[in-house]
Amino acid sequence: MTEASSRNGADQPTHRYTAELAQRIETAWQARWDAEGTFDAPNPAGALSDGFEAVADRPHLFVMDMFPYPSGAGLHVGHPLGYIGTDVYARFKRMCGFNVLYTLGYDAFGLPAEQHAIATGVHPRVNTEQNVANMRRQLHRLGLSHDRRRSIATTDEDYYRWTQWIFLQIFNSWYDSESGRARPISELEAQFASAERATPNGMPWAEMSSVQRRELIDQHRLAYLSEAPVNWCPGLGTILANEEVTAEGRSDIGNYPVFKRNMRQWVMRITSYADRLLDDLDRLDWPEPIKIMQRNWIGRSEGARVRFPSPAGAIEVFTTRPDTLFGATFMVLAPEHPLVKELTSERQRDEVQAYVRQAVSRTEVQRQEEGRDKTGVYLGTQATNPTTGQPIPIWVADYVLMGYGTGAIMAVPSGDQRDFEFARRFGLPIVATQMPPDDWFERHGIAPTVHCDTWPEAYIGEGRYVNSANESVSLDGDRTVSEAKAIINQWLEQHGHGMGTVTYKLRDWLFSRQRYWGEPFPIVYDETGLPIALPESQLPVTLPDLEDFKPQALEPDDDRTDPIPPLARATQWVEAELDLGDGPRHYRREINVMPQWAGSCWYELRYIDPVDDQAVVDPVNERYWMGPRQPGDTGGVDLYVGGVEHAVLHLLYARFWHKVLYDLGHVSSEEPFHRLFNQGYIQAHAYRDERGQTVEASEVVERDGRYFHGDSEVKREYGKMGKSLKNVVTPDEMYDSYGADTFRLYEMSMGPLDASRPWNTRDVVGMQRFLQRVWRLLIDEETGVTRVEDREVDAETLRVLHRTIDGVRADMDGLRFNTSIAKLIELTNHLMRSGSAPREVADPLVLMLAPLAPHLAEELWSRLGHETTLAHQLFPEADPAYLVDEQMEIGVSVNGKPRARVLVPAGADEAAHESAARADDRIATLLDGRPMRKVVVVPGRLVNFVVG
RNA sequence: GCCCGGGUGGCGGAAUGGCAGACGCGGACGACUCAAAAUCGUUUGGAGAAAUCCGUGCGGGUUCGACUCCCGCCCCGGGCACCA
Repeated sequence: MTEASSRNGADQPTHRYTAELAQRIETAWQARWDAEGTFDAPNPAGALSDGFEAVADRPHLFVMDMFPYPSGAGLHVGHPLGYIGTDVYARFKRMCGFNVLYTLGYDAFGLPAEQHAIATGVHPRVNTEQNVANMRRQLHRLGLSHDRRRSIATTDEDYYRWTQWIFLQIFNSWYDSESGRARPISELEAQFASAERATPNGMPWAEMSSVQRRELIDQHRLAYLSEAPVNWCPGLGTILANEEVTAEGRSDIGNYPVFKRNMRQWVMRITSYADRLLDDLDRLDWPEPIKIMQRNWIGRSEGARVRFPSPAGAIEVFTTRPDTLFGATFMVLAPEHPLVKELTSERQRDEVQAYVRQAVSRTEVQRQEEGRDKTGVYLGTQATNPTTGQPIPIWVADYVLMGYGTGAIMAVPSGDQRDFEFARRFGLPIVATQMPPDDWFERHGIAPTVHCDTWPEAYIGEGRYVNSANESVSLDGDRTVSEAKAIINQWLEQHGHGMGTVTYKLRDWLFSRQRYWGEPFPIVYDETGLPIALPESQLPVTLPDLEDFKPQALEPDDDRTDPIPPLARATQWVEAELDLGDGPRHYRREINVMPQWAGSCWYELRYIDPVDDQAVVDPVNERYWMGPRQPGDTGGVDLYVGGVEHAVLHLLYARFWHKVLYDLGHVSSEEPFHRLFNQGYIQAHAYRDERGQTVEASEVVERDGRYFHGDSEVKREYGKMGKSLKNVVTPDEMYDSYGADTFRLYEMSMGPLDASRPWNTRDVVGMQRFLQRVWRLLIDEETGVTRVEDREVDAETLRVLHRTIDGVRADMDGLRFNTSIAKLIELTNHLMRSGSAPREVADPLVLMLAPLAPHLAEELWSRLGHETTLAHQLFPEADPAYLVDEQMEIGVSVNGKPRARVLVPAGADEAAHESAARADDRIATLLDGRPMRKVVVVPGRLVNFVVG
């Protein structure tokens, strides 16, 4: 015992609700919940179905969090915000009679464990298991009501066996665009074999060699090998993410050169699902901003490919705005465009060559850094605008990138800001194709005109079409952009100048990593070098043990050799003798591993059936927990809570995998997560001294609005909680100083769950005081005796109680835990004024507190004489009789200014409202002698007199 | 530059278009204490002696009435970026 606590202990009442008592209560109840399996949710079928009959006719709910990466640093108080939120909700719903599936797993593959292993030589599994154990301990101490039988880690062999199994499902499928869904690859083979589907080069299936057949089929798989552009860093021996490459085109770590090159990689054909991923967003209960982000990421745009005749043949461009084609007054090629050389005139040769050389030597990042100053050079030749027949100059400029579209654009300066700036810079013509609305001109302070000389910028949007007609087509007049696109696309096709196309920003998903700590692919290669799927019976393909986990570093300038991933070192494992049905033969295993996303793409399914060794998930259990609730529903997890940083990648990848599994008939739900909720972040203040060094935030003191670390003044800033800012507060510190219930309550009371908020340890004590008041209300602090009275409750208290029940219920349902806490405090403060609690009020108070502060609530519930846990007690229901008052207090305003409050009987009519308002002395004085213009009466709310 | 959020007391925040500031922290005063801490009670947006006036980033608008709805701007946070 510390000095401080022993001193307090001596002076305080023996039975006060202190941190110490809270800890005793909390650990005792956690042990009991574990022993009794209080939060085990029965499945309808399989190993976890014990006790299902008892809940079979109840409603059910699947609540989950985005699972954590078990980092070595453990948790800080920012991490559990969402977990506490889901726990409160899960506990509340359980008390509303729901069978609730709620658990938490660990996303345990990934780079930090691997880097730790490289640095220390300790196997990543050892380190990962330690980290998982530590996080489990920290979270368990928080009292989360997880079904612990269902907690998985993505690194478990029993788990990644099924990750590999799903990979095989995807590998063994193709996307049938006729029916708009994935189908088994065998059905595609059958189509080729029966000649129902023609082979690309017309060669009959029967005459194709087995290698030719395999190559053809492999081109259609949803998981396929492809040359993909990557950032290759030979000095590190790995491929880097964009964010790991510096602006100078070198590696963040080690400062080695990085090369952009194509490399053979596993890729997933997510683009096949682009339209479904887009359309089904409309059927999901997700925050609108997240839907918008996904829509933007998928980036569907209807445009056209247009061919512009030129001296070197047709130049093909892609445009999203074919409706502005009449306004294309020049063309721009990327410096790398193959036709640049051919189209350059003799006179311009030197200038163009110099420009191209300079542009190509720059990284993409540098080209972007130049900001708004456009550069470019005229090639000296011209193409023809197919709509107007007019010659238009061809330029080369580095704002056009070879990697997008066709590497050439038609420039419509009146309708594209970059083209507009380029045209202004080089004095190129600008022709309007659409008339901006009047307010656009007004905003820019110019008179409406179709002549663009006065326009300060391009106009992008809807507008009456002008200058857009030739002998065979006219867009002129009022029509929407999409109508105009349809007309011009049809014209392009009819006249052989191009065709309408749909494009997406979304690209296929690069799925291989040159790492160690990830799922091995269930793939081997034979002498042809073509991939072969292992049969299900040979899963899991386990990771071989290694001593050294580093990828092999090469000469820093070697941009030709292929990467040598760590698994290449496991030569025994790589070179395998296997019987795949045609006798033992020699194969080479795939030495890449899957990305960290793989394990998180389907974990909701395994929560449902964590120990099933026959199937990824038993269809009966999947249908029960995730199946559509009504015809037309997508189905999916009822509530998925996590940070907004996963708005795009994780949520899109998981949706894609789920849809493949749906198409193949493995799940009944079309979407993994029906309702999504983004919790905010807990942020914290950090402090820097004069040298810009962060100092330990806990040692900083405030004096008169200034901050000091020791004697020196420090500057305060605000950011994410983390080691680098030295502002970490851990849950363990909170357990020690206040207990888990106070900590939970504080996090929930700080603000709405979806808002970010600053951590302030100083404020925590408020929630401890609240819990102390609840405790003191029911327990004598001196004797420890429970004091609850079987007496008549006064009418006012009943009204307060039932209003609280009504409000708290609604708040909990809407995840508004901050306001539900405020209501419970008000009820408690009301009861404290009379100094004691009648049983009729004590029981519901404790039950309402239970989701938020479950340990204290259980303890009080038990001391109130109840023998079983309150986890499944019914949440109190408000008696509507107490929700209506006999009298209503309404506001009285004069000219909109509140001037008085008066009482009117419940159900009073408008006239009664008005006369009650007029009867008030103050109001009468204010109205005296002034002409009445209008009287507004909102029954039960207010009366507003509008006077002259 | 574009997209998405958000600006309310000293601080975190509350408010179906209807009393702005619930609840908590902090502050002030008081009780208990030799004293302090802890706890409890009262009080606390600003100005003013008071009546009252002013107050939800700024400027307009709609409305009997705007923190809330509309238009324009400023600032902060997050994401994306010459994606045609």
